[in-house]
Amino acid sequence: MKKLMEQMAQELCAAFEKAGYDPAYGKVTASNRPDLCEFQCNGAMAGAKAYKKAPFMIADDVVACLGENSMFSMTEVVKPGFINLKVKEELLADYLEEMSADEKLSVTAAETPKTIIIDYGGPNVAKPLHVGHLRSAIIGESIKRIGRYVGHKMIGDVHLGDWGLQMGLIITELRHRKPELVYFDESFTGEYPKEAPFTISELEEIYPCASGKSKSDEAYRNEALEATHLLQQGNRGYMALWNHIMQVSVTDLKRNYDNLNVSFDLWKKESDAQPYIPDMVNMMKDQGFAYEDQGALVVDVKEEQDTKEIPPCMLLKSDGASLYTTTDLATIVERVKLFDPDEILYVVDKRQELHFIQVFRCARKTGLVKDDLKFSFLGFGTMNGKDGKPFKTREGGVMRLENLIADITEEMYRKIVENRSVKDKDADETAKIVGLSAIKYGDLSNQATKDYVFDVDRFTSFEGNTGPYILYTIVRIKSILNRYLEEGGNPEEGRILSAVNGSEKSLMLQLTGFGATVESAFEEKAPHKICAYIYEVSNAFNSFYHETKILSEENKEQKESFIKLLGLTKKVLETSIELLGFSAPDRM
RNA sequence: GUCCACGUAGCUCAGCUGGAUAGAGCACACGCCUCCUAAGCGUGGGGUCGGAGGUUCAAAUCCUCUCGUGGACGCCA
Repeated sequence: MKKLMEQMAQELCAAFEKAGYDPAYGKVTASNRPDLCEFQCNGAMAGAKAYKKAPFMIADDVVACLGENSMFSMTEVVKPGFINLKVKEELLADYLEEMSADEKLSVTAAETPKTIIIDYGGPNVAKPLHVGHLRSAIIGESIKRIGRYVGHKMIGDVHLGDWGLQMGLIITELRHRKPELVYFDESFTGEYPKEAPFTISELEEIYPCASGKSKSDEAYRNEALEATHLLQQGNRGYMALWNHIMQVSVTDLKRNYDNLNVSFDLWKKESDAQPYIPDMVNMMKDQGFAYEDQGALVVDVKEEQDTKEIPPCMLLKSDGASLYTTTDLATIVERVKLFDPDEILYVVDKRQELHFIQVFRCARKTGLVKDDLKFSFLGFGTMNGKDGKPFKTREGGVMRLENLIADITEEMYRKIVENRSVKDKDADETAKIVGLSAIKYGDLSNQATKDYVFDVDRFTSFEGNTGPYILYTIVRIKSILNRYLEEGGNPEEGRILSAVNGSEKSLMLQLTGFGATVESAFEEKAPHKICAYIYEVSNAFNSFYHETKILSEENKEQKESFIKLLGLTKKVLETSIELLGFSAPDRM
């Protein structure tokens, strides 16, 4: 369906043209002066220079050409050259009626659906998820959902880190602790045990231990580097160990991501790219892209217009082992082969930007991808504590994601129990749902690219621009709708009528913005726009709620109209939080 | 050192493809439950948009310089 703002723009464009001006000036936006108008067009001012005419004269011409039968109940030219507009009441009501019936709530599906691979999550196996993994998961999941909603084929890939030095470190540490394991016996040719020689908690303890040792002990580090290389070469025993690590670790990761309401279509990993590496490297050598420099194999990626030195892209270390860059490039080869994507989007820490510039340039230069494949990099900022420094536990260590979620859920549970008479068995489940909304909304309501302060007290405080506030609004609506059902009403009956008061009018106007908000949130990869939008919708709804008696309304048609408007508001809010990656309870 | 990002109310953040009086929340002060969830609503105080120039009819928004903060800069990922 055509959005209200587009319909209005269409009329304005026609009027501009009729008056002898470029129709491109007919763009209509929501008003920034709600006291004066509902919508506005600033095209007359933009065109003043081109036509060497005072803006208000152009505006006057345009308004004159709008004619009597326009969509507007008011058209007014103000001061320098604003065209202020108000929509006809019935038109607004009819539009919302149409929107209620529209499955996509006025969002226009992309004309040419694209296949977009979105690389997010990015945990390393054998390491517990910590707060550093939170943003990638939350933001990536949201963008994936938004993309799907606007009609694209979004393929989410967790892209596990399973092929770097951390694996060598774990293997080395295991070797030191249990040298008797068959995996370290070079002469062993039989079947390796099915059972892993460690549990997830042991695994989680081994890595930091090994990592610590490698920093102070050079011999140990060299051993780990060697183990990494051997693994990459396919050493039998090490591969068997790697299999165990993967199994134990992935099970645990899935459980954690489930708790976050985050899911992936693909559980690919760096090692999956391994088979593509030799051919890729050979191709780059044969075609003269790759050359040896200081013992390493590199590809130059600097360009003339660079304002800074872009170091070459390193394919192989001097010891022959592959790197992050290598697997990322080979992963691109694999993705092109398996999915032929139009776009690959990386949702990773912004500090990795240079790395991705190198990878993207290298992939293009060496012809790994077709020219029209788009590489996108969404680099997110750091999650800081209240002190403005990277988020830590009270003891100063890295906060595990599980613990963070548990802390928030616990705090939420406490508040729910003290606030309201929700039955105990519900309170537990509700605390989880509301807690997740607090975490996700707290993150997503900030611009992804900026650092942000994760303030537990603020996020769990339920007041203001928070997830719980949005959920509370939805719960209120659900509660009214339930009562309406109980008294025998049918929420599908009736039509949305013109607004009866100012707050209903502003709610109606707010609702018309849903489609444009979602579309621009996708275009700009900016979930925070959806947060800002639903916060405004919630405010508008709560004002309306206070001013208007809904269930005690005596006029049947008017009551049905209110109920339908509530239904639409609920749909808009629920769809929005679904796009953000969380949901609302029935009560709270 | 070079390059990049950011700097908006006491605090946390929107607004930035230039447009009317720079918006929210928290905190602070006050008012509103015989009525659909008061986890709510309403009212109020609080800003030289880091600073200085420039472009423009119009700059928080674009350009230059400057100060401050954070980050990246070949064998980690």
